Amino acid sequence: MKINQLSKLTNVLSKTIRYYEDVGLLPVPARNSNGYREYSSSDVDNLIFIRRCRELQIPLEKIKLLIKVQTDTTSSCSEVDLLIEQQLENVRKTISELSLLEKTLHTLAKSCSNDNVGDCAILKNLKQ
Amino acid sequence: MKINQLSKLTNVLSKTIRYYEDVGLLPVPARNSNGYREYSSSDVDNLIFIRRCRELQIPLEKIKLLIKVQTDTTSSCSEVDLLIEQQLENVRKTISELSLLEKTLHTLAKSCSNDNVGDCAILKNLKQ
DNA sequence: GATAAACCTTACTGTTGCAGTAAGGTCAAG
DNA sequence: CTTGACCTTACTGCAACAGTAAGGTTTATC
Repeated sequence: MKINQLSKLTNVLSKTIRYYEDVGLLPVPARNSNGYREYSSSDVDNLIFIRRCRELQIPLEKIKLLIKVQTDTTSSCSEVDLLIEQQLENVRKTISELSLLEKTLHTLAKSCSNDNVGDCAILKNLKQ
Repeated sequence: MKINQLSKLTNVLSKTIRYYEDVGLLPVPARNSNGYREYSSSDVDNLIFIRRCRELQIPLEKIKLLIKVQTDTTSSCSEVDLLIEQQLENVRKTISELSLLEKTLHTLAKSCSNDNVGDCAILKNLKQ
């Protein structure tokens, strides 16, 4: 199939597919006589896997690792485990940082009831 | 004062101070005879204001707006209000998205108890 | 007076994961 | 025969800096 059909099947833009090829995330596809990329059903599987990982905000370099692990039969499941665990930690850390931020912003937003910038409590608070 | 002292007083790297100047966030400073930037106490105030805003993850372009509003006496406090409110909304939205992500990752992390990659439930789940 | 260290300068590249745009080749339908 | 939908490569832009190169200045030390 051609790139546009792969794109529709996987819900990944053609542009992004080419980018994934560039950075070595997708195998270099065959080309047919006119130079167009020719994909197979295994590419569909690969791309869906990558998309699922991206939905979990796993960075491309780590996805590369996950793909590599699958072809290497000697590698253990604990590598995958660890990677997901780290990603979970990242997300949790970000959430807790953003929660603090939310509190600060909420307090800030409530602080102002004026009309003129000169007395704006928000601006005053931002100056510490 | 020179850039390094400003940096220490505000806890903003010299490099970042020059960058802020480049993008028009900080006024172009005077230069002394050897070409070094010469800063005053008002620059300290400006930079602290900017740093506070950045801690709240307010993007540089919006900080520019906040600075502009303060010099313009005709502008009203509601502009500041709105901007902070929007930022609060952004943060809340991000938090809720990440919370969903966290759930998915947590479920995923618990799903695997194997030892070999071939049977790894995490990888299977990632393939949908 | 030489030299080293701690500073200052500009300018260019790299980061992440794409999106936008230009400039062109190919192919099927009307 | 032309129009439109597709395909190609290659380059630039985004946000907010960090890293590095290559050099000038100042201050302290030997």
